[in-house]
Amino acid sequence: MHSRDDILAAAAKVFAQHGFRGSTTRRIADAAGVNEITIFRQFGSKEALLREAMQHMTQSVGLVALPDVPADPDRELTLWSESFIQHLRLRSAIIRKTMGEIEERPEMGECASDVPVRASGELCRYLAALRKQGRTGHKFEPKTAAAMLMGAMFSDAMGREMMPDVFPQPQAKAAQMYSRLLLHAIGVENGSSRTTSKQTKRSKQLSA
Amino acid sequence: MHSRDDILAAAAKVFAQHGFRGSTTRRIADAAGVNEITIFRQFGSKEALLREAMQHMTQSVGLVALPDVPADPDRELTLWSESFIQHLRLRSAIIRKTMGEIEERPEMGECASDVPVRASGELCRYLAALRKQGRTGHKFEPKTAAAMLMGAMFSDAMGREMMPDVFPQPQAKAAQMYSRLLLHAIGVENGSSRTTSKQTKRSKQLSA
DNA sequence: TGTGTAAGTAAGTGAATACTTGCATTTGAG
DNA sequence: CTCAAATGCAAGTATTCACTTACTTACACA
Repeated sequence: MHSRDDILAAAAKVFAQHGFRGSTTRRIADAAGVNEITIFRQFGSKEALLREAMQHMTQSVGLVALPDVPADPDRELTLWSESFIQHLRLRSAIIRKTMGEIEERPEMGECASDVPVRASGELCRYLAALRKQGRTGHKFEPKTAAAMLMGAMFSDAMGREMMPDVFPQPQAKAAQMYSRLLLHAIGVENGSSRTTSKQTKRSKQLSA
Repeated sequence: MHSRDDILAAAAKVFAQHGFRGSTTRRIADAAGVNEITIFRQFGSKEALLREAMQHMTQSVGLVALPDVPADPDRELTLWSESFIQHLRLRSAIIRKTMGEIEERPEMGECASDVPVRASGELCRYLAALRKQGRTGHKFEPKTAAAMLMGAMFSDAMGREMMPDVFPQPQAKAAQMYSRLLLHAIGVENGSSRTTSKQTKRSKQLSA
């Protein structure tokens, strides 16, 4: 019937719309189709409920992996970036709320920072591997380059709706454009290591 | 004594710490050293006060200008980026709050988006001018490149405190590192064009 | 001195909100 | 079917908050 997970999902949804203070127990109960009291009996308090909802949500996140040994950087990085920016876009509301309340509720922020930290580590490793292969024309720091690409995608996901004119068009190509710009920045040539025929295979369209 | 501007400044400070919902009229009044009722007599309502505080704050923002004709891109872009990232860092708390409440209070977001929109326009123009000078080695879209640099700085300013390991060290060099990476991305060589004397011409400080 | 304006004090109103209590109802397992 | 656990319902408590009313004080200026 109305399981624990239904309430957690409803809490996450309400939180994404209204933030912590705006997530009244009444609203969450309504969204879950449950009596307000059930929330208190199951979770004890609003704070405990939202904390658990946050953890529940971040634990279910899986990221696309970057290959351990780069073969076709343009294709691989673009795919990875597309999946990452899509992840951010789907969660932009909840990320904004969490960031806005980080001073007052830091534990939620720590929980949410787990995904980008892991993604950054993965991207750094990939870029370092590219450099080790001798495929990069410039000296560069992987961490700086990774921060730049991820930062661009983060800002795009957070700000495009508010300031559409500032970001590249179309939205669906943005991750690719950022990725290619980054590859240029670190001096990686466009072609793949060997096979140019394979790279034309369409990257799957990730909807907005 | 306790002028209108004192109340506006206090309101902005409290808003930066607690957001809209957390900015109680009592807290603002205490921060301004003023009786709560004075706020209502002067501004009518909490909402009107905070709206006016927001406008008052964004109107006083001046940005460092980029030269109309690029001379020493590395130096000019670094200086501009440093001033921009500093601007973001000084306001990171208030920006986070505004973004977190944008769905519920869009008018404040519009007011706050004015600065980055202008900055983006300025940066686009500068990058386009570089390209027109024939100094860029790659094809690139100014808007994409501008979004990338600004996005990197935005994320750095918003996220470094929460995830220090993700961003390049030291913090004080970050703007320069991002700027140089971007110049590489668009294929601009490091050296200045010729004249190292002329380049100091137009770094006019508009105001803080 | 008289008057008007801005600020303060004190008290209170009505609405939300987190959370509780007591009791009735449903539901599922043995 | 039986019983116990889970859930629902009605009502209530204590607090917070935006905002109001009624009155007083301080000061500027004519």
